[in-house]
Amino acid sequence: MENSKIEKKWQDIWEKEGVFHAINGSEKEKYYILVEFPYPSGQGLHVGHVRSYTALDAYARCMRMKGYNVLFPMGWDAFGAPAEQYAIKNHIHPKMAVKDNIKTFKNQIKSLGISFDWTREFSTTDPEYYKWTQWQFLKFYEHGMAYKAKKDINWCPNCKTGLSNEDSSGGVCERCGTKVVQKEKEQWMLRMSDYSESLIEGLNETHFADKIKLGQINWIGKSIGAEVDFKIKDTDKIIKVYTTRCDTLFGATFMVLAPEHPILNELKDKIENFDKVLEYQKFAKEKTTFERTELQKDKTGVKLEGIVAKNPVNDASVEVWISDYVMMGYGTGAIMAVPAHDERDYDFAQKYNIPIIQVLDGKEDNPEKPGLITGDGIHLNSGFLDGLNKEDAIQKMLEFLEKNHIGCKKVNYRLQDWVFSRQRFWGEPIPLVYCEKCGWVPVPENELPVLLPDVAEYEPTDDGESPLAKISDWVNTTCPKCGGKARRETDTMPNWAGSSWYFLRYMDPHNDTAFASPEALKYWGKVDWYNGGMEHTTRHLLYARFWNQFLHNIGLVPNSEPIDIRVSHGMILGANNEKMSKSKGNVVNPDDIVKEYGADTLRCYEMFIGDYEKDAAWSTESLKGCKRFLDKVERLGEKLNDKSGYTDETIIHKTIKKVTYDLQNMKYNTVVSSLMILVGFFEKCESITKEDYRTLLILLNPIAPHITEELNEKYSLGEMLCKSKWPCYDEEKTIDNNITIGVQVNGKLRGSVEIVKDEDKESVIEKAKKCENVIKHLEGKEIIKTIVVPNKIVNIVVK
RNA sequence: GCCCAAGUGGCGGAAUAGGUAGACGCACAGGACUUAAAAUCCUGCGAGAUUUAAACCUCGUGCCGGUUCAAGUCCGGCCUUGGGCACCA
Repeated sequence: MENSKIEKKWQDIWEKEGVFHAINGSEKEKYYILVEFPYPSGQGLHVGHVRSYTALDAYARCMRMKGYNVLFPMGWDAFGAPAEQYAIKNHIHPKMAVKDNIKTFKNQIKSLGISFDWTREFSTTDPEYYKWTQWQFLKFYEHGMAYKAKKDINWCPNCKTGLSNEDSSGGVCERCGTKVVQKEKEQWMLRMSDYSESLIEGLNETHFADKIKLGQINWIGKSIGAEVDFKIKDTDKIIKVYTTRCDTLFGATFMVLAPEHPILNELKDKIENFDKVLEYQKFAKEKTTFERTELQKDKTGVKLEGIVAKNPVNDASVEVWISDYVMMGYGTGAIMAVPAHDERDYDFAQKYNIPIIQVLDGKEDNPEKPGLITGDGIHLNSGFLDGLNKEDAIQKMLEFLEKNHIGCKKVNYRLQDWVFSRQRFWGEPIPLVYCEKCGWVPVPENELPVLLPDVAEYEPTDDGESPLAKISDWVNTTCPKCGGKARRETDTMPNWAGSSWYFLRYMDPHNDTAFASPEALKYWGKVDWYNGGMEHTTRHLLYARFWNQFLHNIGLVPNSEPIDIRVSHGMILGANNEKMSKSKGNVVNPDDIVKEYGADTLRCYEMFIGDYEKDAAWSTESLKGCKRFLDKVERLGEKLNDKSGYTDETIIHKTIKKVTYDLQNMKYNTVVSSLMILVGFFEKCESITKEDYRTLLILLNPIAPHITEELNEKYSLGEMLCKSKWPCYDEEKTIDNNITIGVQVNGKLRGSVEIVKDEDKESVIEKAKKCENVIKHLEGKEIIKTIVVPNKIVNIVVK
């Protein structure tokens, strides 16, 4: 059969008949299947996209046949630096580059026969869409959830833009690999840290895979500890520290402040070596976050001369130091240092000869560091804590601190507020204007969207401002409040913005009076099944949940959690087991495969390639095996007889059960293998019935939709498969009447017997004992026990 | 360092609730068809001992131990490889 011809034929029929359109408010039960929308890069579709799209397509097709109103949409996440850089390099407007890339992607996806509802397609770069991204940002602003702050940000000197911590992992820019430096900049921030607890709690309402939940929990980084006040002698000032080990307070011999701690300025006159402090501050600032955390494990610091703090439990004098191993952004930016029971404090004390007081007796962690005990133990030198273990000592200390008003229990989170500004052209403009008189003023709703100007200059400026800042016509505007002169915000949003709520827009994509109607939001509810890459299970998923929880809290969406089940797919690697890349020359282009072997073969192979959640290496040889399989399916059509019913009920029911179960559980590889077994069975039959054949075609249809529709039509087997009902199985009929079971003697397999389904125990045992080889092993032995697992196995225990 | 996941033939991988390990596919080998090749079909294919052959036997799911009539699966302790976090107090 000519693949390309029949594939095109059925793709056209599906489109013309609109069979994959989801219907808002349908009587049918809804089911929302979502696969992460792609970034339409210039390189076109990757075989990795094919894997996840086909997998979810197979599930969507199956669910439709089961009678659900399935929403399975697709769109484009097209803002962000790669599109901008592509545009700069190729001297075209990002808008045009995106348009071309989307066209290519869409054609490629269509050639695979994925059953997306294309009537709901949009791009995050469409003004009709980003209007609502801006509108939602204004909701954050109105509710005090967006604020502007001077922040030391990660700065990429090459891209000339601020980067989030996530975008600059490892101390280098994620996109260009340039070393990231620190730069102070006014940035719009979203108060995501306010949602730390709620983002942990909310996971209970989801059915994410455990590893995904865990990833989120670790990222949020909840820690339970205490805040303790240390007084500074001869002043009225206190330094608050955060600790998870308040039980070791008696061992605190010094404290450490982050170099940028604000109290330093307040104590300026008291600090005798303030010049050294300034010098150290400068030194610390020049280091990137990467150097500060990863490269510089050597402790450095400056002792504050003239400053002495008091240990609140025993009034002992405590030295005060500054060091960059304490971070301003976490806890209070200050710690109490207990060198005997914390490795970092230990290293620091060793280097600067600070006294070490042991306050608990336990197992030393490291022979090279005598006296360092960071685990549990019995407290000593600790006044009222002596003799207690860690847990009890923490409790007792907390009571003491709270009673004496010198501290309290405190929970901290590693999750920080979201830096929401980018100094870039190709992003959603932040819809605020600055007026000298009125300050920051939101752009009125009826003036949204704030459109990106059509200009030729979209390259970044050298001073780090957004390219938009150069466009004075665009920047200069009037204040919506007082009508006076005002300037637009020239920062744009990060590309995580548009993807934080796109799943809501699919529910009602053409609405121009709301981001989605309340009816549509209510009808579709949560995304039932969301698939994406493992690389997005922390950032994107967390942003999306945060965004949705906020919209829920202000009454705009019905559910606080947007997604019920989240799953992730493994990567498709090159044949050499390495990530596909042009430089390694191991890239497989899906277009070439579709052209040579057909879309169905590619789909079938990618489903068969292995465990869906694990990485798998490409093999063209294995792909050919799937082609052979589909050819066999086709040839079976020549064996049809005129009988009715099934040739063998058991194998059909068994296969229906297996395929149905496995499709729901992402075990696509065994869906294919069980169909291969069925085909192998049919091949051995003289002839098969039309019902046999049609059932095979329906079961295979989710994975190989074109060829199955074609064969169904060619042999006039019935209605179009995608409009047909998914077959049911009868549990009773999934087990054969005659079963061969193994017979063990002392747990070792010694033979097998034929039994009838559910044959009674005695009769099975009798048969087992008559087995020739079993007799040999029973000879001269005493039977102690006989175990019969119905329809499975017999084990005879002898002595 | 901490957290998570995974180790099964030559290869990708099966084994839903502890019950005949290696399904299904690839590769390979032999055979059939063919003038020949391709395609297709048939047979074999974890390791080893013994045997003319078969039957049969021993070992075998990273390593060591345990629980059990029975362990790839459960428990304890390691090793290795991926992935995530990381001076987070």
